[in-house]
Amino acid sequence: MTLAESTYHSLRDDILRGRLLPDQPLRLEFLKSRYGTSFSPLREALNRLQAERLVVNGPGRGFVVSPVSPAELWDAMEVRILIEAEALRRAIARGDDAWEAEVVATFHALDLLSRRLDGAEAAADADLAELEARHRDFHLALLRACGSPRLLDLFHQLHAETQRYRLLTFTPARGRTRRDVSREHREIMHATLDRREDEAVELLTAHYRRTAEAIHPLEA
Amino acid sequence: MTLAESTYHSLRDDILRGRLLPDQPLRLEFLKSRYGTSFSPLREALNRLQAERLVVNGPGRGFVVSPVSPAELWDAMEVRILIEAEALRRAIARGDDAWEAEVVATFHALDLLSRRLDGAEAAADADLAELEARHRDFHLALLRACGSPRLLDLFHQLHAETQRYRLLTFTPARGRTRRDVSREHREIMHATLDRREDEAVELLTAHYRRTAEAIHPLEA
DNA sequence: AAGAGCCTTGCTTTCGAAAATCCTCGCCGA
DNA sequence: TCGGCGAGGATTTTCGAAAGCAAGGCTCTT
Repeated sequence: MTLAESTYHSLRDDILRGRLLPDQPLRLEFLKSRYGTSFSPLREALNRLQAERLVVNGPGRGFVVSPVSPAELWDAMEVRILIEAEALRRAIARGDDAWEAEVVATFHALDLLSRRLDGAEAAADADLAELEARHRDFHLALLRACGSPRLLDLFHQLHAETQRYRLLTFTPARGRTRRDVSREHREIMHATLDRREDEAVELLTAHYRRTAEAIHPLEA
Repeated sequence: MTLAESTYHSLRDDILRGRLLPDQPLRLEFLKSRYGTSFSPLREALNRLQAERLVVNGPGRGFVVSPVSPAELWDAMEVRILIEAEALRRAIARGDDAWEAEVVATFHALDLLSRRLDGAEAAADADLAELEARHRDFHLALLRACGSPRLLDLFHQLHAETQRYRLLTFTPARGRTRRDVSREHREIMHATLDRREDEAVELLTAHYRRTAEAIHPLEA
């Protein structure tokens, strides 16, 4: 892997996980010492991140971690719903046996870890990261048979953006009725495998809207 | 404007207009002499273009102008329809007087030039470029009131990708029944301004599907 | 004659210094 | 006191050289 690539991944991870905060200026010297690389790979990484809307650069002002706002979150989430609803419909129409198998497999892997962590009181950072990965893999598996590389690309893109909000706000369901996310996933999976298209899309949409609402408190 | 930016625009324009052909390798030395810049700005430009899917780079093997294929075109076009249909619905729901005025204005500008060039036998290159610009501005105006920055971003993105196909194939309606594009635009505009949402979306969809069909011959 | 390994070659990727740019802050004049 | 105008400093942007890599050809061995 080239240096530029690995720097890109490190930087992206740091932004997504909130180790670099929104609006934080990304001075080249700072990044240089932080990641132990030179200007060129950094520049390349920052450019790629800019294309993903994770950093912005005002002209002449250098790069800055993208700001967050409720409006941005809702925009991203609604577009995400648009994209995933379409992709899910197509996957349901075209998915074969291998696709069904992958959906079941990724759901199971997610469910397993989810229950295990629910049992323990405090989860390690690495476990949470793994949970995030399995969550993403499940949602990706649902859509994978859609047949459109572009829709899958947009899934990755929007997933990253919304994940940043999720990891940033970190509101562990205080007060409000605790969601049974596992059950939501299971229902989506069943509707999908039974090819109940409209119902599956509705469940998926509700799933994401609820996620956005759970995050919303960040405007406080 | 920085050197990287202007190099980016030149390169993008050359790819969109077909002065750099699909699958053509983009050797750094070649680009260096062509645009009179050094490695760094080139690298930056190529990275941005890669994010827009206009160039690809196999690992280690340098950059290449993105290949074209009927499948790619259809994928891009169907996603484009998805995005623009949603944006148009939102614009129709939210658009104000200023929006309507812009729609009318951009349509008029497009129609004017379109008729003028239809009269003349052969159009200059600059005229065709201006026509493309006004065409884009009209479609953009339709959507502008949608309220979602992301949707508008995706419009720009997908517009560029599909435009490349349009300019690349260059099949001036030989044989097949000539389209009355101006009329299609007018009908879309009227349905939109009258807030006939479903009809407007249908017309827009048909407009794009017809465009894709007109381009399709590139698989020959 | 076929296969394996080494070298050459062309290109990319990385580097750190030099040039350009932009922002800040202090000074001057109104 | 306020606004405009540089000078200085910090930061980005650009450059060309050097290092790194991968592919293809060549030779040497079997």
